[in-house]
Amino acid sequence: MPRPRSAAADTAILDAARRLFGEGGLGAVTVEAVARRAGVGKQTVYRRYADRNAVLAAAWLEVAEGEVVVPESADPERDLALFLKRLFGAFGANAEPLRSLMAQAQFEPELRQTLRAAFIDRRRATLADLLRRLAPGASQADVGAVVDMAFGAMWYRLLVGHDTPGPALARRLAKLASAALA
Amino acid sequence: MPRPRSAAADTAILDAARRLFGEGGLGAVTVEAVARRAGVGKQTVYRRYADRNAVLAAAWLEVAEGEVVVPESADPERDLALFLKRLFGAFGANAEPLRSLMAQAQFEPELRQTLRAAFIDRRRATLADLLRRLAPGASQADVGAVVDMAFGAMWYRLLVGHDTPGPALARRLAKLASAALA
Amino acid sequence: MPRPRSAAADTAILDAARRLFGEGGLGAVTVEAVARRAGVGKQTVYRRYADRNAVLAAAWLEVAEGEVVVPESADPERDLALFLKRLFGAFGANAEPLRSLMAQAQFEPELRQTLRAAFIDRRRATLADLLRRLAPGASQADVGAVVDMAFGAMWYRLLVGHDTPGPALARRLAKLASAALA
Amino acid sequence: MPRPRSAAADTAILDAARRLFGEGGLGAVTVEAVARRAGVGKQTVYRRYADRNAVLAAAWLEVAEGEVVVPESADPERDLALFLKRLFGAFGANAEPLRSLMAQAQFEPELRQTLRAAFIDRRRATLADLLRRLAPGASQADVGAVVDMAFGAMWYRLLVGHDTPGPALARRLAKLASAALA
DNA sequence: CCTTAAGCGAGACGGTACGTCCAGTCTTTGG
DNA sequence: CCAAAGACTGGACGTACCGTCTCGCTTAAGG
Repeated sequence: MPRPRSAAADTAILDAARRLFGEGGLGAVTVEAVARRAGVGKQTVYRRYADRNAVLAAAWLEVAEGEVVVPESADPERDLALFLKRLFGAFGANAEPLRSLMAQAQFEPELRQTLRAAFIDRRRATLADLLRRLAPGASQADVGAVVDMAFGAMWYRLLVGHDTPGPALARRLAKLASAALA
Repeated sequence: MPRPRSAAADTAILDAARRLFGEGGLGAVTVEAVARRAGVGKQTVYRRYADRNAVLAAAWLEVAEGEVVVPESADPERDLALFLKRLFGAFGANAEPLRSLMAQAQFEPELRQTLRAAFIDRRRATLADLLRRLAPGASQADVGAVVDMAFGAMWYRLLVGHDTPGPALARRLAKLASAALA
Repeated sequence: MPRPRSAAADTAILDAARRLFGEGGLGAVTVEAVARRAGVGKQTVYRRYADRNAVLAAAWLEVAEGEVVVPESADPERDLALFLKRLFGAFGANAEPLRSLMAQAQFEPELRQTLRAAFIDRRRATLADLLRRLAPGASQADVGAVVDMAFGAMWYRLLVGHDTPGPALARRLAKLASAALA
Repeated sequence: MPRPRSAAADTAILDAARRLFGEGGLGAVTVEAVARRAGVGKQTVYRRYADRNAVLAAAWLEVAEGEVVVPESADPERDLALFLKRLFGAFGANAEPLRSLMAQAQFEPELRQTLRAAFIDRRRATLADLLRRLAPGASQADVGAVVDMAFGAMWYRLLVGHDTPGPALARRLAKLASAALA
C-alpha cells in the first residue's frame, strides 16, 4: 500500500555525496548539504541511512563494488600480480575518498565494522585463496601475514603519501610473496 | 615585555586532552572540554593551537617521541625480529592515540607532513638499513617494498582491527622478509 | 510545507527573557540563558530574532501593548490629569523594562522606529487632542512643546531616577499645562 | 620616588575613546580598542578608571564641563530663554555621545549615578534658581516639575528623535514656564 | 474509486561544539 | 611605582551540523 521508496532519491543522494566530496573533501559532505544538493529532504536521507557515516560508507563502498575479479590462469604468480595490479588501479581511481573513509572509520567503530565487512574481509579472503594456490604448503599464519603485508603496503602508501601503490608495487609484491612463501 | 605564556597551562592542556581521550575517545576531546578539564580559558587553548586538530596533533605527537633502538648482533634476522618486536611493543602501548593521529593526519596535510618527519621516515630509514644488512644484494626498490610491507602490515592491522601487531607478527615478518629478499 | 514555528517556543522564549530580566536585570538576559530557561535550543531563538537585541525588543514591546483610554468628561483639566495619572500608573508597572527598552532603542535605530510607531506617537497624538480641547486657542507649536514637556518629564524621571512619575506629577502637569496654554 | 602618572596617557585615552565613538558608536569603544588606539597598556586605563563605564563617563562628561553659564540680566524670562538656548546648543554638539551615555547609564547603575552627580543635578539646580527668580511665589514642587518638564522635553526629543531641541524650543519653554508658574 | 499508510520536500526542533571577542586581572621587563 | 605589552580565566556571541520531529502533499495497493 505505501508508496515505494524513490530510486531517484537513492541515486541523487549518493551522487550528491560524491560530488560534494570532490568539491570540499569529507568535511563538505554533511547530511544537510547532501540533502540540499540532492534536492531531497533530510528525512529521506535518514530513512535510508542510519547516520552520516552510513551515507559515506554507501557512497564509496558502492563505487568499490565488483572490482574484485580473480584471474585463474595456469601461472599463479602472474595471476597474483594481475589481481594486485587491477586492485591498485581500481583503488587509485578512488584513492582520496577511500583514504578519507578509512580515516573516518578510526573515529567511528560502526563505520570501521562496515568497512571491514563490505570491503576488507572479502579482499583478504580472495588474496588468501590466490596465495594458497601459489604456495599450497604455506602455513595459514604465514599466508595471513603475507595478506596483511600486501594490503598493508598499499594502504600504508596511501595514508603516508610517500609513494603511490601502482603496477610496479603489484609486480614486486607478487614476486616477494612468491619468494617468501616458497 | 608581556607576561610569558604559562608552562603550567601548556602541560595542563595536553594532559587534559590525553586524559579525555582515555575516557571517551577522540570525540570527547573537544576544545571546550579540554579547557574546562585543564582549568584554563578557551582562549588560552586557542592562543596556542590554531584549532581543535592542532591540539590533538600536539597531544599525541609529544607522547610518540621516543627512541628507536637498533640491535646490532651477528644475526641480522634476529636483529630484525627484535627491532620489529620492540617497535610493535612501543606502538601497542599507544595504539589508540596513534591510530587516531594517523587518521586525523588524513584530514590535515600539515599534520601528515609532521607525522612523516617525526615518525615515519626515521623508522623507514632504520628498517631499510637493517634489511640491507640482511640482504646486501637486494635492489633498492625491493628493500623499499619490503619496508612498506612490514610497516604497512603493522598499520593495516591497527587500522582495520582484525588482528594486533605483536611479537608473532614481528617474527613472521622477519622470516618472510629474509626469504623474500634472499 | 515545513513544520510551522512552535508557538510554545515563541512564548517560552519571551517569558524566559522577562523572567531573567526580573531576576538579574538586562545583563542576565543573554541568549544562552534565555534558551536554557525556555528549554529551547539556541538556534530556535536565533531563528526568530536576529540577535540578542531583537529578543529584548520583542519581549518588552509585547508587554507594553495596551490601551490608551481617553477620558472625556466636561472638565478637560480633570480629564488631562486622569489620563496622565493612568498613563504613569501603567508605566510604573513596567518602568524597569521600559526604561531598558528606551535605552536599548538608542543603539538600535530599527527598534527606535518601532518604539515610536507602537508607543510614542499614539500617546503624543492623544495628549495633543486633550490639550487642544483644554486650550482651543493654543498654537500647534505650543501644544507640541507641552506634549514633549509632559512626556519628557515622565521619561526624564524614569531615566535619571531622581523621582518617580506618579499621580502627583500628573496633577501638577495638568495644572501647569492649563496655565501655560491659557 | 614613584614615577608620576603620564599626562600624555591621560589625554591619549580620552581622545582615543572619543575618536572610536565617532567611528563606530558606543560599541566600538572597548577598553582594548581604546588602549591600543591610545598606544597605552590596558592596565594604564584600568589604573585611571574603575571600568569601561568610567572611561565612557570621563570621555564625555569632560567635554560637557563648564558649559553652564548663567545669564543674570534684568529680564528673568530672557535669561531663562538664553540659558536654555545655550544649553541646547552645547548639547547639540555632543548629542550623539550624550544620548548613548544616557542609554548606557540605564544598564549600569553606577554610571547612572555618575551621570547625575556630574551633569544632571547641577543643571537642575541652576535651572531651579533661574525659575525661582522668575516666579518667586511658586511652590518648590511646581518649580521641580517645571525643571523636569524643561530638561525632560530636551532629552525626550533627543531620545525619541522626532524633533531636535533647539533655540525654538528654548524660547517656547521659557514662555510656557513663565505662564505656568505665574 | 476510495481509502490508507507510507514516502516525499521542507525545514523547525533540542543539543553541542565551534572559533571569536571583551571584561577585568595578573605578570613580565624596563624606565 | 609607573609604563607598555599581552597572557590569564571567564563567559557570551552568533554559526553550523547532528539526528529527530512534524507539516501538507503525493503516490501506490487493497478493499
